[in-house]
Amino acid sequence: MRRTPASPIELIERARSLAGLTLAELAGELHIEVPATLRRHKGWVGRLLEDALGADASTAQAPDFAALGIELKTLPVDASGKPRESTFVTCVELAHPDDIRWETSHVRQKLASVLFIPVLSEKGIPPGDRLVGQPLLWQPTPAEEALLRADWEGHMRTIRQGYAHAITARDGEVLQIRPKGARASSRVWGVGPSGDLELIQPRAYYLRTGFTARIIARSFALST
DNA sequence: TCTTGATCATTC
DNA sequence: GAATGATCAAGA
Repeated sequence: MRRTPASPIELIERARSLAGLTLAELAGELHIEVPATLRRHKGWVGRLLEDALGADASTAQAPDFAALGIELKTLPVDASGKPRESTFVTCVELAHPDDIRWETSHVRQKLASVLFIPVLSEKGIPPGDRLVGQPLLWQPTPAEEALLRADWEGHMRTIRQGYAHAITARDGEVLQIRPKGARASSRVWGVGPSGDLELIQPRAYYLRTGFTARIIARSFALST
């Protein structure tokens, strides 16, 4: 674990210094073992970069860099720079949706300031051979926040009405909701149609690839 | 090929 | 069991 950066500038400079390294090179410096496949190590890339950048450890419900208010997200991209996967944001709070407003929502807090680190990872490239890309510190533009908020408000309306179980990954233009649990049979308490709590499948918010693709593309346009 | 729904590891 | 870090894999 590296010392935690004292300022956003220091964090970004450190992240820039990692660009061009393979994950194996980075892991070697940190004396971390490289898995042959990510199938049983799905969060490995994210934790590797957290470690390399000195994210102050897992205080629940706080950004990765708590003092800076910055969240770290690795983003697998293909050779053309397009994200290969959606981006996990946070779990959906299903139990007491009436108390939640956008301004104080976990989604808005998580996405207020995000350091995206693209990782070039075409299908078939082993984890150790994947390349760290140039970091991008992102804060939503008013237009982007409006898109996120519109989707979030729509999801929340459905959840408050007791139909969280009926939300699918097709709902939401940029912010989708998908199942998120240890198993498909996992259950948490959530509001049902009658207004009472019932056991439903846990879910989480994800950013669609199209949304993160535009963020990445915008930074590319600025840097050329 | 792309997305959706499912799954894996770790920590608390 | 819940939250955080994500990617897998089957079906559309």
